[in-house]
Amino acid sequence: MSRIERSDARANRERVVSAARGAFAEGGLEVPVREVARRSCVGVATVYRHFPTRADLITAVLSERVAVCSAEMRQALVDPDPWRALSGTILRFADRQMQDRGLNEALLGSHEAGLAFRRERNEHSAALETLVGRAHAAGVLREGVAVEDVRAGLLAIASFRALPPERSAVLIRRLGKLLLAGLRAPN
Amino acid sequence: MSRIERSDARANRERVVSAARGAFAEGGLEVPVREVARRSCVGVATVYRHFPTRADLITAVLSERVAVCSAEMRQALVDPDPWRALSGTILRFADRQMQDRGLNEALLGSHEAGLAFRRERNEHSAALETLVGRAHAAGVLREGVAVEDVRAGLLAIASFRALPPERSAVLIRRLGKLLLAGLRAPN
DNA sequence: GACAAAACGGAGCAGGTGTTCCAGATGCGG
DNA sequence: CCGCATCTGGAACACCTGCTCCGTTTTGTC
Repeated sequence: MSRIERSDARANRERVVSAARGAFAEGGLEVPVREVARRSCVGVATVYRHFPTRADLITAVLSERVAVCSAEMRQALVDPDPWRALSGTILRFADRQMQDRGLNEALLGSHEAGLAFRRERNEHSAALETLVGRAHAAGVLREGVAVEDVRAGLLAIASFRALPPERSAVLIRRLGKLLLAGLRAPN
Repeated sequence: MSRIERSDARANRERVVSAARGAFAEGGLEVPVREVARRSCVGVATVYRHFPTRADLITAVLSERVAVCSAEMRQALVDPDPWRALSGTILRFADRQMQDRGLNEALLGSHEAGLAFRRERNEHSAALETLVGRAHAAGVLREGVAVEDVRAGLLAIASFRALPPERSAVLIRRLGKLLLAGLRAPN
């Protein structure tokens, strides 16, 4: 096995990752590999050399961001204020959706590319249950609200599609706050 | 120009429309024309003879359903109970999404196939504004709620995608009720 | 500079889409 | 039952996708 990595290979690999990050953020996970190659000023074969399959490329691009999400989730778990922990999680989710069309898709499991993040998804799911449980215990959640409601809300945000990207941002933020209002106990 | 319509042509046209209706309802507006032809037990050329373009087929299939939606909207406008009018509209929207993946896509304008229904969409939009205005006047809406919030909620429902079709139905219904809870005035 | 290993670019393959072409089947008026 | 306009089925075209092959270029070493 080769031990060295040629400098041009390394440079190209980074260019591909960088271009793919931008492409997936703007256009979602459906952006063609050719388009990523074009943005990187690189041939398709170069992309495939570094990432044997399209899914590998997506995984590579999203892994660090997913790690950040997991970290934020862990931080929410130790927040002493149950409502702030849950609402913050939802609002962060909405903000992420505005910045990066691909990330939540992978996180929530609506996209098969998220299979590589099975562990993180399970972690996320478990954390959400804990957050809802705590919020209920603190009495800040409307009666009858279940984890499935929160999950449905997050899924709605993640699969939200609107026509112009700017208008979309406004609607997503409104949607997030509307969901929060629906979750909170009337008092 | 020909005046007569051959009986087989008419029969096939109806079979195509019927098959397309089912296909779009189950799989959304992205179902390939070939698949519709297969379901109709008909060649692709037959589909294209009756509907010169894919968009024409979609329009033909959805037009009657869109008309029904418009009728329901007009009925909501004369409902004496403002909250029932608005909440009913939203819940109907959610139910439609469970039954027919394609319909709301066209109605809300998230899909280009809805361009043919520009008039109905405008009508729908205007009616929504009226409904929200009346609900506000009656004091049944939470302060700060705007038409954009309702629109965001409907768009979320329309673009909602979950993996298994059964699980999806549960989540959509929950989402609808959650949104309603977020809209209603706390009292 | 020479040279081999490593990496590259782009043509090309397999499979999918929307749409068109045309030889042949089909319904209908005589 | 005949003739023919109409209609049909499936092959074919153009274009898109993920992915691979291979002749050519680049890099690091001596």
